[in-house]
Amino acid sequence: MIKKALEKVMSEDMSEIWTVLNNEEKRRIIDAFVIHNFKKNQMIYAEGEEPEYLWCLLQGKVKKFKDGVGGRVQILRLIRSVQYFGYRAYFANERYNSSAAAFEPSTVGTLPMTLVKDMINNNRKLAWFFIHELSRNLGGSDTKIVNLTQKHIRGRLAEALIVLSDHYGFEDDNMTLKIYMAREDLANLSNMTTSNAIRTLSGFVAEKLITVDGRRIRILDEPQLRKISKYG
Amino acid sequence: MIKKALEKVMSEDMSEIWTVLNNEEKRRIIDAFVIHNFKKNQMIYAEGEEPEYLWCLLQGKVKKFKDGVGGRVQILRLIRSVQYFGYRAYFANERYNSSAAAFEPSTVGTLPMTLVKDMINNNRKLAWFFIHELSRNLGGSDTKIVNLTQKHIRGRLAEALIVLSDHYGFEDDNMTLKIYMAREDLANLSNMTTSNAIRTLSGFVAEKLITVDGRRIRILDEPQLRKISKYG
DNA sequence: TACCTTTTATGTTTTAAAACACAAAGTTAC
DNA sequence: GTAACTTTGTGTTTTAAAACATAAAAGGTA
Repeated sequence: MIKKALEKVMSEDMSEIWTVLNNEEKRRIIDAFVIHNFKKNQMIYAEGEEPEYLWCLLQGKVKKFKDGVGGRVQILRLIRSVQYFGYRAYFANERYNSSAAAFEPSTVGTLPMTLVKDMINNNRKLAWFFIHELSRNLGGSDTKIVNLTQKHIRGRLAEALIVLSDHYGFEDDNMTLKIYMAREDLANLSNMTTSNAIRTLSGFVAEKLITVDGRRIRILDEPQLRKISKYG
Repeated sequence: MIKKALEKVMSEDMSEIWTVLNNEEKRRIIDAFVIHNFKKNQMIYAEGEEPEYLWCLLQGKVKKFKDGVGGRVQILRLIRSVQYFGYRAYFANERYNSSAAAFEPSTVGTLPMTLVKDMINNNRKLAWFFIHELSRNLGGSDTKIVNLTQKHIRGRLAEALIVLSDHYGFEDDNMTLKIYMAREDLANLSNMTTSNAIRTLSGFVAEKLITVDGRRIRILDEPQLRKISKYG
């Protein structure tokens, strides 16, 4: 298992990052890299905790979220394999500002942030990797602020569906979203109550923009969804 | 003017960053550093433009904002002297995702991002400076998402007043906010209409939490404002 | 299987905030 | 100094979304 996961780490998109390491550095990573498995809905870390690890999602899907006022939850970011997460707080010298949980059974690898820090110091490319990731995430976060505060319910939900399709993609039929999430999560992603997510989703079905079968969502009219996302 | 500004740059909080440069590097900075002056409400850069410079606010106050749906504006971040801004888009390889404008007459210095990039490559500490800044900003942005979407109007405005006092501080009386902004800006900062900002502000005056004299806002009961910000 | 819990669905009521409308102060321009 | 415009202030109406209330499915489990 560990070997397979590491192969994956060393081969896929992160290759560009870790390949610049010399053999001794690679050995340090392999020794420190620990695999964890999380069940569906299991917490990975919680807001307020001390950040110690760089997390790398190898398999499954993960949500980053923040508990807000009166039990309401906002999903901030979605993680897919293979993506890194959980490093921001360490770099900012803060405790975790949000929580992470597995959407579905997931395999995650960890590296101590102290090690990551050392490697950044010895590896310009790794520094640039994080500067780039943080910059992209910050842009996304700023855009999200405007989308969530200014768009109406239909626009927010349409946007969420588009984001889900862009991020996790489709099944082989090229229509069915690869993520199967509860209406509540869909609501938490698009800043509305669960009943409004359900209601608005039904509306989209009636308008033949999507079909719904339990948690299986099929996108029928993406251009129109994009329009609704853009103009309300 | 230029000399004075540079002295400021080299002496204050950024000293930690630029002091590690050798003489040749320092010369490159001094040669490339260009001073600009902006009038009240003048645009510094606009969303969609190509980012080319690192901006350094030397004097004045600057807002970063995003134009949203139907003419609504969201203020994303406030810049004070001496702070850097406008580098995220370049690092993310994107165009500007938000605009920047001067709140009041402001002096800004620029450095070409290509130069900044070179310097990061030769200077580990500078890389860490940006990793740290981006990480802190990202945390702030995520927190803002929850604050702006979940808090009620009173909570959002109270929060904005606290943020303004924390960020720009008070006049010598230790009560009067150092920033004098239009009600419309206050509204754009806290995601509400101008009339609601005015109305809610009047409410705070009636409750003796603040006094208002034109754009001069005096904080009388900060603990209570913090409570309102926290619990609605 | 039957029982219990969670999730999905839909109708109704309530409410927070936007939209609208207008008036009074303040500013700026001429 | 007066006119034109902008900003501030307040009352009223409208509306989008939350809250509430059930009920039907679906899923788990004893």
